[in-house]
Amino acid sequence: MVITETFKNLEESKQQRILNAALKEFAENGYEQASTNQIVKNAGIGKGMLFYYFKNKKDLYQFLIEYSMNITMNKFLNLVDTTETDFINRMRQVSLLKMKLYAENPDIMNFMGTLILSNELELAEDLITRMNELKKLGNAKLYDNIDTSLFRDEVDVNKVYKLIQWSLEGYQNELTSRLQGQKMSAIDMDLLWDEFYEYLDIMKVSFYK
Amino acid sequence: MVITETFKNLEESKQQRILNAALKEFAENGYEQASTNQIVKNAGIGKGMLFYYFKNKKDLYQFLIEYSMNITMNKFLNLVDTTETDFINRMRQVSLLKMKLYAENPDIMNFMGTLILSNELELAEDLITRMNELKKLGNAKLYDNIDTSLFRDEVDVNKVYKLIQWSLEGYQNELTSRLQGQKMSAIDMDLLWDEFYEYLDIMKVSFYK
Amino acid sequence: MVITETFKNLEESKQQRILNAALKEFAENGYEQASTNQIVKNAGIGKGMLFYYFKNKKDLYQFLIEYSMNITMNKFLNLVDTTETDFINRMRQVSLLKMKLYAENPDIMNFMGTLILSNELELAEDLITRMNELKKLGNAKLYDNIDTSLFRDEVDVNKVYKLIQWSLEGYQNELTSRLQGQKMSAIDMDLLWDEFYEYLDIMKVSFYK
Amino acid sequence: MVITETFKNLEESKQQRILNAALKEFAENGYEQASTNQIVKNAGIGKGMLFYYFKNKKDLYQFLIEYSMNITMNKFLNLVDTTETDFINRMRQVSLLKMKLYAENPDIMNFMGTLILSNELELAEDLITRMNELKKLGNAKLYDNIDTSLFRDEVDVNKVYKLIQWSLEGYQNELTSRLQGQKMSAIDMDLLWDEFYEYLDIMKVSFYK
DNA sequence: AATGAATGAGAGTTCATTCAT
DNA sequence: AATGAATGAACTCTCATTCAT
Repeated sequence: MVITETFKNLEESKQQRILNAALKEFAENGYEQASTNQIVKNAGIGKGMLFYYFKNKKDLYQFLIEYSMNITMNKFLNLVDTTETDFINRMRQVSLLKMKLYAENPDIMNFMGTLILSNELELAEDLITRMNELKKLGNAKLYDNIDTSLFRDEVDVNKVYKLIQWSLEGYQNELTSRLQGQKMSAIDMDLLWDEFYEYLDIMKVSFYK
Repeated sequence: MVITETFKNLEESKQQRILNAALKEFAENGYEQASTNQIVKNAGIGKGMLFYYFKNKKDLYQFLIEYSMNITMNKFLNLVDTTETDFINRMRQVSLLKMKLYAENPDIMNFMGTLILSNELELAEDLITRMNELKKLGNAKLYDNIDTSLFRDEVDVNKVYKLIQWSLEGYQNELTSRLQGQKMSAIDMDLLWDEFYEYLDIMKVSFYK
Repeated sequence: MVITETFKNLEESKQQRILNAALKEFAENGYEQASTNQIVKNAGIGKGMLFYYFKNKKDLYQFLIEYSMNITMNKFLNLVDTTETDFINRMRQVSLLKMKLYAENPDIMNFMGTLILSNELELAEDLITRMNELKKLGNAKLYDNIDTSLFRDEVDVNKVYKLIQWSLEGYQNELTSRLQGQKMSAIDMDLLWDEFYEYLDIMKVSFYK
Repeated sequence: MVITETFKNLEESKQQRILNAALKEFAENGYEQASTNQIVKNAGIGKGMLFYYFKNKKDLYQFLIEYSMNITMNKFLNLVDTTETDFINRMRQVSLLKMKLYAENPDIMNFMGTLILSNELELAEDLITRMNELKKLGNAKLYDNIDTSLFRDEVDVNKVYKLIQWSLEGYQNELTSRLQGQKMSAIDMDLLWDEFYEYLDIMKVSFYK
């Protein structure tokens, strides 16, 4: 377990200050470039305490991963309404939740976004396991209780799921890099939604009967 | 021009040692965290020589980008046979070339793979231009002279292209992380090819008339 | 403000060790060639601490200037008795103070001596201002409240001041280079004082009525 | 002897190229900051040759000192007309020669000007001796065959010489720092000459009968 | 005689981590 | 529990000097 007893015993608000400072620093600069000095400064704690709570930078990082995964789970995945069996509606729902989460916890989302790249760091075995579990849960939330009868009969539904998943991830990445640096106000959200729905439509036409 | 005369005059094998050491270091650690110390050590050259050849770390990085782009172009893109108008055959071809390039120049491929992320570094204007050209050429090689009459009439072909592109990238990424750490010998290539072709088949069924 | 809080909070003796090591290094080698490595070694502190206290080499240098100026002011200029209106007596006084200061703080004096030359470095605006103020004060201490009626009527007193100032500086420089390397004990101070007074006498004869 | 046989055997023009490049570099940057790379580049010779001719940087520097002293002697001191016994005329003469020499060989003059400061470098014993000889010769040229009967009877003429020498040096230094950075065209030479003569006049009034 | 590639010590600076208080 | 001064290895980069050619 990465979580230290000492850190857990801190008052909630102090924990938050530290976590937010760390998430921000890691998200903005990546693991190696992130400065523990900046973190303690922004968190308003003494230099020594960070290493009293977390032992070292890597441990802190691992804790943040675990923490972010939990938040993601609780504030995102668990809120997905899996009674919605129609794929397109499920997707609209998921996208809305994602945007809401980002608006409320941009640090966490940004941090999660940078995670994929960090193969620099060998993560603890159990963290990888938990991450995979989370991914699995995510997939479940995305694809469980979907009315598969809508899909073409002759194809492997699991593979279609993959194709759709990859497509949506690709679209998301493209959006991110396309919008990077632009001011939020300058973005025509309606246009983006139209575009998104059009992609969904094409997939519907293609993968549905 | 980033290329230095002094470096070009080195014997081929020495150039290769240096480039490979640098590509590996950058690919594994990213620009900032890559250590020029490690590079010279792995390349087996004196500490000063790297900066005699390249002036500074950034210049070396830019050179590697240019170099990798040229290799990619010559050993990959230019070899794509665009007279093949059937999409599925084109994809089989491209995948074969990619795998061959990776087997021969894994450092270059890994390096190119990390490039997209490196918004840390403001690259020289002309490098960005060339990179975009390369991307355009890449797209051309992938999608030019494709017989679009095979696709369903009611959908936007460009969007279908995107979906297919994203799907293939997604599959590739998953393969990479799935195979990471495994010995080449332990991998059942036939199984992978079967899987790959199955995905292609599904896309054919879905996106073609 | 160049002064760092962290440095000021050190115990006096440690501050002194660092300052003296730095003053000596800069005085002996000039700004560029002075080695921060040597300074920390001679000061007996860890390599990182110098930059924890001073941020960078230039800041350290600027601090030393400010510090030396203050010492010079407090231990030298402010002690000059300007009620003495007779020029020759004023000069004897000043010379005595100078020698005392040099005996007590040779590093500071040597450092101050090298300052004039260091146009290599663009000093902070306010430091230049303060230096000029110091020069002005110095001149004031040397020449204010002098009974000018002693000088010849037909000459520009300000120019005579200059001539005397230059003469004394020249004598001082010659002394320094003449005595350089000699042990203090081997120097016949009485002879030097005689010589000095003789110069003063000549100037008196020449420039006074 | 610092002069190397190999260097002396070079054709005159090549020697000149090397010497000028070195003088300029040392004058502009001081001994330590001077770059041997710049010197060979500006001289248009290979990197190795500089050290073939001069063994090391210090030797080159010492040679330049010797060389500059010789030039100074031949193009300056030896041209002083010592039949002029009137001090003020001698000074005007010397000043004119100095300015002419500077106009023709600014590198040498600048180099000589920086020499005083370089106590960083322990010069070879014989060089110091020769430098002192040169100084002595300089003094001779300045003060020999002067009609001492013009000076006041009661003072030590040698000391008056010193006072005058220091005064003139002081004036020169002040001029240099006063004019530093100004364009030549922006300087009112007549004003400077007037000022100079006025100082000479004061000295005449003061030190002459 | 001549080149310039090669070396490696040393430069200033940063930073995760430790430890005395 | 808490601080931040202290450490020192590692960083990128420079440069006088050497040496194979």
